[in-house]
Order: sequence, then C-alpha cells, then structure tokens
Amino acid sequence: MAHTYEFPRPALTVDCVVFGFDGTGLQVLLIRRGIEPFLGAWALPGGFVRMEEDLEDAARRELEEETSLRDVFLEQLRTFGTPGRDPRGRVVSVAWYALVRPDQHPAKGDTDASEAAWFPIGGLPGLAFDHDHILAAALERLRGKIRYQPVGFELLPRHFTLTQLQALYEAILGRPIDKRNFRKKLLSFDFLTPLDEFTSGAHRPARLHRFDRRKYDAAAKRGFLFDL
Amino acid sequence: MAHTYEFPRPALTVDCVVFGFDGTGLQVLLIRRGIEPFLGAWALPGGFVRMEEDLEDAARRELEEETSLRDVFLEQLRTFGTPGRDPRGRVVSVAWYALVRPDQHPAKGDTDASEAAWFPIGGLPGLAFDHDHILAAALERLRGKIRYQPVGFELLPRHFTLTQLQALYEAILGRPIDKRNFRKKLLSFDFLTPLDEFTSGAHRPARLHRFDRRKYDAAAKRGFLFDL
DNA sequence: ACAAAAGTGTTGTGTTTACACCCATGG
DNA sequence: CCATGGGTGTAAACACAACACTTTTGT
Repeated sequence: MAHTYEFPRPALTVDCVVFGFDGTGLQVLLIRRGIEPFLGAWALPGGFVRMEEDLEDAARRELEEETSLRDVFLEQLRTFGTPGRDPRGRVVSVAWYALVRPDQHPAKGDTDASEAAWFPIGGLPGLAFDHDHILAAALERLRGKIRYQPVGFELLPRHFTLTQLQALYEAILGRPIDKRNFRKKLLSFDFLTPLDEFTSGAHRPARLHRFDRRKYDAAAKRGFLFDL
Repeated sequence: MAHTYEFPRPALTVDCVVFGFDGTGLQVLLIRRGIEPFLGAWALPGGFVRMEEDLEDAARRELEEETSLRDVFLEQLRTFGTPGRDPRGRVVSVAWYALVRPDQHPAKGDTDASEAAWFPIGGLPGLAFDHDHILAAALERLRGKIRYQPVGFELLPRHFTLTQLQALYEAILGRPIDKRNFRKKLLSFDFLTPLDEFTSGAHRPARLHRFDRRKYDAAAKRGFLFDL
C-alpha cells in the first residue's frame, strides 16, 4: 500500500488560455518562452504546480507571475497528458481558460523581462508543446459556453453598450446577428440594467448597461435558460 | 531548468463515475475498497496513472481491472486536486465519466475478489475521499449534456423502444415528458432508424429503433442543434 | 373480455425571424 | 449639413405545449 506511492510520478503543470476582446475580434494572450525547450517560441502562460497548492491557485499564481493579471474569470478546461507532449519527459497539464476585461489588460512590458502579447484568433503564431491543441479546445468550449451561460460579460468593461455586446457575440459565434432581435431578447431577460451613462464620441451617444448577476442568478434558480 | 523537474510531484490518479440505466432510474457502479485508507468503504473505480500511459488509457485500464467493463463511452470530466482530498498525501485525480449499456453490465462477482455493485442515484452510500463531490459533478455534467448531445443512447441497448428512451430522459432530467411530443420531435431529427423488430411480452409489442450515428454526424455538421 | 402498454393528430400559444427608417452627435 | 453609428416596431413563419382515444397483445 505504501509502495503504491513510490511509483514514478508525472510532473504536473497548469496552462491558461487567456481570452480578451478588443471590440472587433477575440484575442489570446501569449508569452514568449525564456527557457528551453521551445526557447523563444510563443506559449500559453503556465508552469509547475507546487506540492501544497490547489490547482486553481497554481493557475492564478502563474497567470499573475507571467502576465500580471489578477481577479479574472477562470475555469478549468480539461487535463492534457498524452505521453510525449513535453520533450522533457512525462508532464501532465491541467488546462484552464480565463476571460479578461479590456480594462484589465496588462500594460505592455508590464511583465517582468518575459514578453507577453495579445494575438488575434486567426492570426496566431505556432505555439510550443501541444498548446495549439489546448487553445483549440478552449475556443471550442468558449463558443459552446457563451450561448447558454452569461460569460460574455467577462470580456467587456463593467459598463458596456448593447452594440459592444452584440459585436462580441458576433465575433465569438462567427455570424451576424440582427440588431433589433438581439436587443429585444437580451433586454427581455431582465438582467441588464440600463444606466444613466452614455458613451461620447463622434456620433450619437450610446446608453451603457451593466450585467446584474443577482438578477441572473435568481432567474437561473427558477429554471430559466439563457440561450442566444 | 533541469532542476525544475526535481520539484516534489503530486501523485496522479484517475477515477471513473460509471452510469447505468435499469429502465427506471440512473445507477452508479461503485467498488468496495479492499485496502486502506477507507478500507471497506464504497468508492469510484480508479487508480494510479502509470508513467508511460495516456490518461484515457489509465481510466480504461482501471475500469477493466476493477469492474470488467470494456469499450464503454468515456469522457473526461475534470481534475480534482485540492490538497487534503487524500489522507495519504497530495494526490491529484483526473475524473472521467462512463456510460454503459444494460447488456454490458458486469455480472455480479465478475470482478475478482473486490466487490462492485450498482447503486441507484438517490440511494447512494457515503463514499471514500471526495468521491461524492466528483459524483455530483459528473451527474451535473450528464444532466446538462444529455439535452444537447446524443449521449443517452449509450445507456440503452443498441435496439431500444421509444418508451425506453423517454423513460431515460425522464429519469435523468427528473421531469415527465409528453409522449406524443417526445416521439414527434425525436423522429423528426431523422437519426433514429425504425427496425422491423419488436419487443414481446404481456402487452402490445413495441417497435425497436436504432440510433444512426452517421446521420447524426452529417446533420450536426450542417449546424443542426439537438435540443430536447 | 379485460388489463396494460403502444401508438397516433390537431389546435392554440408563444417564440423567432425578417425587415427599414429616424435620431443624435461631432466634425 | 453630412457622415456615422444608435435606436426602435410589426407581421409572417415556425416551434412548442396541451390534450384523449384506439390498437395490440397476453392472460
């Protein structure tokens, strides 16, 4: 029984797919590796799990160390452990995906020494390890999830216009959405609070709205189903 | 860099939540532990991942070793790694859920020495480790998944009646479904093939049907959305 | 002949889609 | 005053929900 624990053990890491939205398209935050293997290649932020550290804590710690991001939406994706995915030996990685608001984006060069940069989905460089594969899985998950869970708001400023929200959905789902129908439906859900606050700029000001999680949770408990 | 790999490593296991359906309710297959800790307690089948073994292979191997089940539907759930979940030390477990057909159910006592038994959801014993927690997560996933993915068929014989299928959905979703509407909708999807085969028994024979994965996949590719 | 489960259509209601014009602002 | 994006309603098509009786078999 005790010897069971003396089996050689795989190394355990976490990796994070960090999504952002720039008003036009989805983006992913990558870091340039400063060590071998794949020195100089772009990769997902991540690193080794410590012995007494919860998995989510490890993901948040690595995210902050490598990208200065804190307090983001973070959810487990799944675990990748095919032998050979890391040339150094057996490494199993618990993958996560994060959603960050534009106002949380790390300033350029904020990250000590190691480079971090946003890339648009569709304009991604080749990635280290099996990170393309992890990224593809995260994207698929996000596309599925956004349709029936209110996660899109995590990619927008706390106060946003309905046009911004629509652009986000169009970018993630990859199809145009009718403006009137979209507004009608979302407002009918009654968890977007219209504010007395407006954008300014070159054209007609747009009203800002806020996502009210309390109202959403209350409705969700009553068996309500969000579905765009 | 090389020393990175000399960090102490958590132990890595897999655990499987095995679902079955007896015609009336959902069931879960548990094994009685033959070793400490939790000797004699009921637990999910599972065990340690070997050094050169893929995670899914490990799950399938443990499933066969402990329950004699092979060739089942198996999908990763998520990974549980909170420090303290295993009294022996840091153990991270990649959890899976499996769906097995009634005709695949292992015969009683099929499993060498170690006991395995089906328990109805709702009549479960206390489980070892954090296995109640894993089981609850698996159940939630199954309830969500069955509504928009054709996984229910993995819990029925290959040839089944529409009444059996409806009973399955009612059991998992926990609410009654209208017979005529249910049939109309499922048949309209056009991936259930009616067979020239019927049940026999005390009453009017019921026509058997088969799930045609090819037709489903073809429709799914065309952007079709299953939704009960 | 009866008990038990299988099988089958129609109608009203609500939801989704398609579609075009006026409004407010800054330059 | 013009260019740009913000904002609004209605009608037709479709999908969903509610509902009851006849058929087939074994006993």
